[in-house]
Amino acid sequence: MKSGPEIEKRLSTSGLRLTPQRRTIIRLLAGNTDHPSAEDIFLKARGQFPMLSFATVYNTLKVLETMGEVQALRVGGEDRTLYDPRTDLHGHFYCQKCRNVVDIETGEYPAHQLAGHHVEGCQVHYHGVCVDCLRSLNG
Amino acid sequence: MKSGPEIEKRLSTSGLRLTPQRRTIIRLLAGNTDHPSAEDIFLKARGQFPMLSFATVYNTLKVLETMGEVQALRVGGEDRTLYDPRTDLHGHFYCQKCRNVVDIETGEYPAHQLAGHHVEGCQVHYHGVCVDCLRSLNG
DNA sequence: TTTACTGCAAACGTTTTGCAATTTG
DNA sequence: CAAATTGCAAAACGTTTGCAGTAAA
Repeated sequence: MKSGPEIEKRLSTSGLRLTPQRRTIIRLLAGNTDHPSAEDIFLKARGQFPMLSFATVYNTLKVLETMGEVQALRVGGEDRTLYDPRTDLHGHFYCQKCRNVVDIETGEYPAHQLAGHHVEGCQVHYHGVCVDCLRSLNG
Repeated sequence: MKSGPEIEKRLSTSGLRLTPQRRTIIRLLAGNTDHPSAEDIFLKARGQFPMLSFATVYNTLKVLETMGEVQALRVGGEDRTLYDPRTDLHGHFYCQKCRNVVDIETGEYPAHQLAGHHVEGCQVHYHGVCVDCLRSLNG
């Protein structure tokens, strides 16, 4: 994800509007390394915006996703979408115990045979128990 | 996924019960290479079982998933879970046009750094436009 | 002054749940 | 016979939509 100001500029250039709500959400995401859900974002942003609605959060996230500034993620058995502001090639590890997601460095796409399909992207999702949860399990 | 009869045997061994509904769903899945949704399974199974309920389908799928005989899949932006009876190492390609999922042969896990996490599995999801849709696009 | 965006509330589609009746082992 | 499973209907959940009012450019 680009910096907040950069994204804000691109919004205007595209004929979209830079509202205070969007500015808040963008700055919340930019430079963040976690993988918040729409609700996480809603709750944080509402701190500065008591009137904020879910519709606005989803709207803004869809705009950012379309711009390629954010990647929607569906990991593990989680029933909600998480949003990743990191847009370069990497994978994700989902901890089945604490339900956190951490970034994983991966190499190039690991496919051997793509049978002529036109590939536009790839997501690699590991799951298991994260190092922190392992530690607390073993005392 | 093992053969129908094998799974049926394992059910009984685990103290679970082999009902006609489950038998139908298991035989529908075993030896299948597609990636049906719960509704797909429900509709097919209802052919032999007019009284079948969604609850039973979800119940059976959860049992099979716990047994490791079926893998739940959340691909693309799809809002529903697909079920894959193939349990060996492979990836998936999701076509954004026809919304089909096809198996992809992959090599070993492509992670370079797993930072001490205990990995229990991995899913690799490609997306793009499948070879069939490409053909129909280009005439 | 145009039109994109907001908040609200209701709607949506998938999955889960509670429960009485039924069936399996 | 005990306990697991069924079908049903209602509920839950995250997300989307329609709309009248508001605000960005």
